[in-house]
Amino acid sequence: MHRKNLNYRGGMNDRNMEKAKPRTRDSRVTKSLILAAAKSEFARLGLGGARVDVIANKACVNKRMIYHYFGSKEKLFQTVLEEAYLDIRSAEQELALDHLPPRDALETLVRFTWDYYLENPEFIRLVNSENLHRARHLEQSDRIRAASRRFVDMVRNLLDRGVADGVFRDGIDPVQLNITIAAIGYYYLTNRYTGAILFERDFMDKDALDQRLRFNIDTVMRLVERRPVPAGNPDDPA
Amino acid sequence: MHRKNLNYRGGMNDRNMEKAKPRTRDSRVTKSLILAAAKSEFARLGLGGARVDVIANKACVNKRMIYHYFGSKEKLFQTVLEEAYLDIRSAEQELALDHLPPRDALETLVRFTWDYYLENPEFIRLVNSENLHRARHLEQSDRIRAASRRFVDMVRNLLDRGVADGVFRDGIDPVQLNITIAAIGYYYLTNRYTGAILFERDFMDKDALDQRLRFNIDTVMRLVERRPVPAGNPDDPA
Amino acid sequence: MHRKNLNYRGGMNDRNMEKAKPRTRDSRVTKSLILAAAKSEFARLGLGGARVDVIANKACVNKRMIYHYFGSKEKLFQTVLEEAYLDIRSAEQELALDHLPPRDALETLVRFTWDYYLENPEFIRLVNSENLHRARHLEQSDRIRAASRRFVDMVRNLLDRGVADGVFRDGIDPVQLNITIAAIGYYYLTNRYTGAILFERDFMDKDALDQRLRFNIDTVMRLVERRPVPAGNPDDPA
Amino acid sequence: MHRKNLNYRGGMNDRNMEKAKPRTRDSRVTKSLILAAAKSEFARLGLGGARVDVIANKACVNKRMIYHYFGSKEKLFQTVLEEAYLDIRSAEQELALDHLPPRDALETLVRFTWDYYLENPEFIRLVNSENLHRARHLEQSDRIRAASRRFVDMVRNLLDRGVADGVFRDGIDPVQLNITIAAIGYYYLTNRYTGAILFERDFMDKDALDQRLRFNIDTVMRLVERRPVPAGNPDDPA
DNA sequence: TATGAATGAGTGTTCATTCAT
DNA sequence: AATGAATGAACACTCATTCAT
Repeated sequence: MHRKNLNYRGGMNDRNMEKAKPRTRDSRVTKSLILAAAKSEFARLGLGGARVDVIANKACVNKRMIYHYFGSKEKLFQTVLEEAYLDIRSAEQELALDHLPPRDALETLVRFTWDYYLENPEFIRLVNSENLHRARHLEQSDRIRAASRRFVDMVRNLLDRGVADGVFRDGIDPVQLNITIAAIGYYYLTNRYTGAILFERDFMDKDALDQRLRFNIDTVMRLVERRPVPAGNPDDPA
Repeated sequence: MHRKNLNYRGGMNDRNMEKAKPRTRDSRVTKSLILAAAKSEFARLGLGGARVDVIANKACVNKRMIYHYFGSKEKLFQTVLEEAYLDIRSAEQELALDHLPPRDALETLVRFTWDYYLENPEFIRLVNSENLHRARHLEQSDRIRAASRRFVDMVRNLLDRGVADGVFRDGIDPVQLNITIAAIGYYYLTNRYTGAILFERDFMDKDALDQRLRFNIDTVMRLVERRPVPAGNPDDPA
Repeated sequence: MHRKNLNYRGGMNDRNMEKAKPRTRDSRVTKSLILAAAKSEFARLGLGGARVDVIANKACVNKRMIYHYFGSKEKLFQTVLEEAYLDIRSAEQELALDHLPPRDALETLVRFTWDYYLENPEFIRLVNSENLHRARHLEQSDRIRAASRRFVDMVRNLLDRGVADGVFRDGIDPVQLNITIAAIGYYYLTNRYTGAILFERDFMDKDALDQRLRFNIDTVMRLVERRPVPAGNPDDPA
Repeated sequence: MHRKNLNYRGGMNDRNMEKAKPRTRDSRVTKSLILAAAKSEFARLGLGGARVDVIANKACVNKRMIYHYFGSKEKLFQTVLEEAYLDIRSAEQELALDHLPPRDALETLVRFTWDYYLENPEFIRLVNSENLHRARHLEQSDRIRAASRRFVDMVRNLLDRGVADGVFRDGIDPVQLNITIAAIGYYYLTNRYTGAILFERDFMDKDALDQRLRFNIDTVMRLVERRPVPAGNPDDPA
């Protein structure tokens, strides 16, 4: 009745102003309108915080449609999450890391991960929410599992090639590496709010972002590269 | 005034036995009971998801007491969060890193961070929640800022000593290092739910935990240590 | 003061048969049912004393509908109040005082005001409540201001005509007159409870009411009429 | 997460700083402190709106004392109200109207009533509240009844003397006159908030107040004075 | 006499979801 | 396919009042 955001409407509804009757009648459009609005709201406020009414309003559809197409708020969240994961996995595949030299491929992956998080802030917020809910929704999706398997294989292959080329050291677990690559970008971004207070700096400043990316690339390259063991190296049992 | 007797509850009624009323009448105890229950609930379900009634019940206090002592759910959350941060900062100080050789000190810090996260799972969940809320609550606390400054100084000092000893390379930003140390542990643990699905392994398995800690120590040590620059190193401008 | 009426169900209805759900599904009907119930409850108990639950029950609608249509208890009160004022202002216009001789018109107005207060006891109670709240709700309504202006004009015109006819004395402020006409009726009725105790008589007795109306008409006619100034008249400076 | 508490007092309960410990230990002082605070709060917010905590705080006494001395919020209200009525009745007696000529005495009474309302704004607000509650509290007080009887007698005597002196007309009911004298002042003041909006003027402006007092004196004097009946007088049956 | 701690029953308000068309 | 109306079960928060000392 009140408080609705006045300038929402945005997006692709250049049809009839005043919300009018000739609704889309195109179920595909309706569904994707809902998904876009839901992604934005779930990212902003989490599963519990997002409001079905607000999502319907932002999507310019009747609230009932959400239930028609998705069954429940929770199933809608699940769908949003699945799409978000499929998107990043698909983008990773497009990197075609197999066609790059190992070191370049690895740096490309670190850069891509960082850039993707930066450009798709909803993604990390959705993942955060999902982990607060102990991945209860992701569990259902087999498509995600398959896509992830392909992704791990890609990194494993990259590492193997690097070892064969003599530039990477042996024995690195591709899953641990993946986790670390994600962690050093993801944590910086999700925890930038508390970080700003704790470390008294602006995490989103252009220079700060550049500096962090360089630091992360450095961290990962040093982690994998094969090199003369210096005296007192922790790898050295002596 | 009358009608009371219909559902009389006074004195020593035989029900609600199980709620184990301590009826403390000691405000210090009451406050800390509330804080403990709140910490657990906020960690479990986040600020929005936690229920004031449940907190009161778990603390065995009347709900009204929460408002008496903390003013609102949100201020209660803020207090819980502040205490949680002060706890970890205080534990870090007790490590007395200044009395250890730099490399030992750094490894100790990585281990401690990991162990603390593992043993205080509420901490990372609280921090996660707070970041979902853009650190709106932490912002108020000056005690946190002061404690954090001391912490950063400690790490800076550690790095400086390492450089002086010739074991660490120069120019490492203690804040970036701190973030990375936190990230590689924190992310592994908070995202273990989605991780379990994506990577199809049990993140909390004893061996998995040990392996991750070793991996993290390795990552950090390689990141800071001074060593001969191998050919093709990205640091090398040539 | 609180918790008193547990099973209160509104007015003097004999419990209106288990809530008799009309399930109107007609928003206009629903809204006016809510307004009617709210008017009655706000009049009975004031803004603070009225209970949203009771209003919903009396209106046979779900409590949620009140928030759907009116936003908040306070906005509902505001709407009720606005409607009440518009009602009396509209009834006054229907008196068509301009078509009556001035003295008749004035007496008609006094009678009407009295009768309206008597027949619409909610009105004066609502106005009383609103004044307890310093007219914070009425302030918003421009429709009320416009209607009031028309009303004052009507009385001013009436006085002017009386002066022109030589029956009313000159210089009477129509606003002061209005206030007095309202006051002598309104005060008698709103303060009849304390009055009954102070003056030990039944203010609502048929004869008492008639007597008061006559007294009020007399007061107003004497106040306005032009007449030979008797010796020692206060108007007389001597 | 909504509805911020209005009387929140900041931090944890480190209040009662300035509230000092050397409590009075003088029951008379304590009681009158409570009464003064209660009068102010009940006048401001009504019986339902006033808060026992706030009253205790304003009185600088422990909340428990209110119950100790007055039994309940409602009985406290009753006491406040009774005192307020006794105060005005006692002030009226001090006017010694019996020693003034009838016309002067009447004008004095009108002036006094007006001034008293103006200088004791709590009085009219308390009376208003009590009438919202149908005088349920005043009912108990016999002292009020006695004082009122004396007051009515005073006015009756005044009228009788005026009739005897030939300056007042016969047959005026002292109670009706009292009600009117009160009404034209009281209504103006209690309804000044809605009045300000309806009539678009500042009711509390110095000039407006003076003008109203003159208007009221005029109204009352014209109402009572004996004078030649003009043609067409409504009293005239012809 | 005086007090801080504690409480039960409510208050306004919200929300995901279903009904009737 | 689409919609406006309607709902029940919470939820955060409040308040007059009593307990224990």
